[in-house]
Amino acid sequence: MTTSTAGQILEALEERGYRSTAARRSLAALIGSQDRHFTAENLRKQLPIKLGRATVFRTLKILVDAGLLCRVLLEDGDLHYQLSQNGHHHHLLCVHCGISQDLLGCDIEEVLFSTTARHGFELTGHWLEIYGRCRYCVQQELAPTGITSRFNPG
Amino acid sequence: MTTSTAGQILEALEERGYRSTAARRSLAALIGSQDRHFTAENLRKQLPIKLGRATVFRTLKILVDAGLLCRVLLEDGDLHYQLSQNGHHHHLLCVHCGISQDLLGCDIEEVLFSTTARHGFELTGHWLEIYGRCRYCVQQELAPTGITSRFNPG
DNA sequence: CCTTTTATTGATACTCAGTCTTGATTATAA
DNA sequence: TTATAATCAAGACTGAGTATCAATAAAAGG
Repeated sequence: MTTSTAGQILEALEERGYRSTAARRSLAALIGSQDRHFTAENLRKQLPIKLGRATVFRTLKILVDAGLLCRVLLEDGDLHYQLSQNGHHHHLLCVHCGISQDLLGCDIEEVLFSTTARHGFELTGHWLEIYGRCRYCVQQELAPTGITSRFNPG
Repeated sequence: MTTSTAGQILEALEERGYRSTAARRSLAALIGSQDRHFTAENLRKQLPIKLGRATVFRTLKILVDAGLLCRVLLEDGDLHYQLSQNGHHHHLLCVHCGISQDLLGCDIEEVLFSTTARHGFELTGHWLEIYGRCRYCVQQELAPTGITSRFNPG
């Protein structure tokens, strides 16, 4: 049993009958090492071996469908990718340093359910992104010196 | 005082010091007549006069900034435009017919506030889209004949 | 281990949304 | 009525993503 994120990704691919290839191993390792949301192009530049654009997009799509990655909506409408807890969750996105924290346990289903029912609406899903300042950036703002944070080092 | 949506759009542009041009009048009228979300290209095809792509995008951007239009996130990640109530609101998007209803009064702020606070997060905003089936599509599903709806006529 | 089957890949062309630039046009204010 | 900004169209460009297709590499069988 594998505990690393890269290993989990490869396992999930195998389970689904995808072949183990150099491209996928390399991407899995790279994705496993990301500590924030990223774009396809973004990943591709970091790759130790060169992969075609299409390969990167194809692999990302597989991983999104498998629930290993999710897409994050930035405040400006940009969509990025991010490692995903399997299952429903939301993101706390720091508008200052760009870090994103997962928010498990979605408390809003009930509120949504009753609100939408009032409109005759049959709820099937929702997409929620939350923007703000993370713990570290708030601390930095209060601190008298420097403008750096753990995630956005000066 | 203008009561039509198109009129409101033109007024808002004037208030902000934008000039009244044929392009803007034409777009305002067209946008005012949309009964669901749309894309820029979408609008452009419907225009009675031909406008450059950039002109359409520029105008949409102005209107989004002015709060007259908002962007809607479809379930698949596509972003469309839509007439907006001024002020904070969410959308109920019907996954069957594509219609979108505005949901005024956002009850989730409090839930979000306490939840994010627990993560040391200072909330500044959120983006919520709600997906489901609208009143009419639910009725159609129950009805024994046909698969049409008011918004998606067979 | 070699062959065959089938999935995967890279290259390239393409689409779609949106921006940038530039020279020509037009609304407004003087 | 003219000067001067703002606006416009055209077209080149970017970035994200898809489609096609011929070449290649995994895996499975003998």
